[in-house]
Amino acid sequence: MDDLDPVDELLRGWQSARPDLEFAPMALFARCNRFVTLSIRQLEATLADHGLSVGEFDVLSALGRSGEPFVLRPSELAERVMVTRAGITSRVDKLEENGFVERRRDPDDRRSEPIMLTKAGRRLVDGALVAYLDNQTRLFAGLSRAQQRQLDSLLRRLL
Amino acid sequence: MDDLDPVDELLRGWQSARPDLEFAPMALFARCNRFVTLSIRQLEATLADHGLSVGEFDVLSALGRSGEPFVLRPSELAERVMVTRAGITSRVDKLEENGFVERRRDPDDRRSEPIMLTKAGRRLVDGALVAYLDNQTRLFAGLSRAQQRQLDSLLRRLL
DNA sequence: TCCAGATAGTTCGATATCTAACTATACATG
DNA sequence: CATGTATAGTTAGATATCGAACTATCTGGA
Repeated sequence: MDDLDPVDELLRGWQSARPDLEFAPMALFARCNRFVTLSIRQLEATLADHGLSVGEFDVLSALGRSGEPFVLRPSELAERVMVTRAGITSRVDKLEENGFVERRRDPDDRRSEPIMLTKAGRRLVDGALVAYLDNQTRLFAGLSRAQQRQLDSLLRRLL
Repeated sequence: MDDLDPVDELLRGWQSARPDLEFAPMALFARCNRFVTLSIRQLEATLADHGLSVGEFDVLSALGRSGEPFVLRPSELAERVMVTRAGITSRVDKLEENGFVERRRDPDDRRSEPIMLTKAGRRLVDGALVAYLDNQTRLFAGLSRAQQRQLDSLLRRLL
């Protein structure tokens, strides 16, 4: 019963330091944050087995789920991956060097440089994808299907 | 009904690209991640009004809730803030330059350099704290008290 | 007492990302 | 149709953080 996790300690600390304020929402967010941060660390380890960082996987994954012909513009990638365009430039630089994507040309707009997933890139995401999904499934293994749906609906409301 | 948010699009994309796999947990995590990422961006803006980054606030906040005498060792800070000790060194360097914390000496262990919150530091966290809490409260404003507790209990189970 | 290994913290080099400035191209309006 | 403005992407410089190596100090046996 006195099984206080780090977030409970945070809460307890503040409550006794500032009993005049309400810290429940802060603790709730801390828990979200903690869950995501720890999960990402696991994910990093999982993807490292496939020679990928989370950032690289995110890009390849966005391309992979875009369907034939597996092409997206940098600005589309930036939006989907929640990173600035400059960030996409550097991720794509590296992925291109390694042969996982190619910069193409858009005949209709010469400013644009659509990014295409190569065969090698496709193989790589496909391989990493299964490990990634396994990992995500494990993350939520402590929750029943119903609870997972509940969590999803709460988050959907928040966003 | 066809009100698909970015995570729904992610889900739909993968489901049609790989109908043989189960993507629900991946989408659920994506929602968590998205919520936290967007929230942190808001928080950055809120804290910037007080001249603080989230990282700096995290350190000051850990000290602030530790109660009298507002002292923690770098390794304790590192654990609570979920950053490496090297990261703490550099945050503390900056906070010390600005006069918000002081490095003390531990008479019982000369390896240790306890970090103490100064008066100015205390004033700063106290000021930023209210804005921070308001922000956190707003984040969850879309949920009833009961739903917030529900979310908390689900997350607690995950951690 | 002395030394081998553990521990506290910092330094260093590498990496990822951001913002702002820049280049090239497209478009819309007078 | 000329030109001013918007847009696509890259580059450059700054910052934050990490891991690994390093320094100083402590501690538990032989």
